[in-house]
Amino acid sequence: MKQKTPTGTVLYSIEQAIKEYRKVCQKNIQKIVNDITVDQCLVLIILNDNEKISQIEIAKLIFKDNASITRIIELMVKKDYLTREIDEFDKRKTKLIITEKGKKTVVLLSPVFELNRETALDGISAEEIELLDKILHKIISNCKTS
Amino acid sequence: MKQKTPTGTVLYSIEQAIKEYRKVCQKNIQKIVNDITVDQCLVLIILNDNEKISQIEIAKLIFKDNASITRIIELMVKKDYLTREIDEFDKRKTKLIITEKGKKTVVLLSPVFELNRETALDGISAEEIELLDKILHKIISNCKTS
DNA sequence: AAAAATTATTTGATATATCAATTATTTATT
DNA sequence: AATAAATAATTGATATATCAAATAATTTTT
Repeated sequence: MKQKTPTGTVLYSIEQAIKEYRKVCQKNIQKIVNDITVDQCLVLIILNDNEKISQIEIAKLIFKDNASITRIIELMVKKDYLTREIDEFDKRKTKLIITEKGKKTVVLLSPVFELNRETALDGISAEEIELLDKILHKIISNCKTS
Repeated sequence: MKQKTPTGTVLYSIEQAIKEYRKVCQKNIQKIVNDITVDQCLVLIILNDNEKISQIEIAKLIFKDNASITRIIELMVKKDYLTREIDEFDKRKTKLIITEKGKKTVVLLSPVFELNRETALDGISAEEIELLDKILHKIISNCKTS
């Protein structure tokens, strides 16, 4: 039976799913490295794959605000995962450089992300995942164009 | 082609979907009432349906931490949406009471939640929604039992 | 009944989210 | 070239997320 309250709708299943997934991620990450968050780790992995990426591009990739990225990176610099330099070709931009500690962390944590995904998607078929993705993108586009 | 980076996976579609949905919600709410957030509004609607609910139960319903609920309610009391009393039968609990302003707000905003859902789920069939919900709950249970 | 365990809420600390405004730089327009 | 518009990043303010610890009240155990 359909509930009238917002909480009973599929949109809250989406909310719940992502929250539970984030908990699993954080838990698995902290087994290996204990001073890093899921988001910081994501930034690290993205930077590792693409050294020249700007903060704004990182923000878009992980669906975050520029302001959030600034602060996430600030903390990562403090914790010696990254250093920052001004981009010489466009002085508005910053060049983000992974430190040795950062590089080691990527190596340690990349497999954890693999594990997280496998944990979350266990027993769900490739077709189901594809369908899930398709419906979610429909929702995303509905919201964006509203 | 499947990406190896975490960002390319369906789990990030989930994240993106819920973020876009929340933006739509906030936007539609603020057209009508401009000093309330999505979460505060949810608490209001839940309380309106069930006067005797405790903070912990509210927290569970909307997948939030108890600490978050305490602070959300604090702000709602400050803004005169709620008042708080100690529960006489169990003095650990608080009794939350919707004010007149709160009641008016529920009346104003309940239809907005309906609209938000319709906006997000537009063009998605009942079968697809059911399937979406089923897969999401599989993910939720995978994460919970991991 | 006293001690121990459980429960509901709060508080502190830190991280992230969101919006608006600001700064610095670059690009486009006139 | 000077002005205006656009872009990248930062900062401030406020809300929420999360964990751990603390309070206070209630239940269970002994």
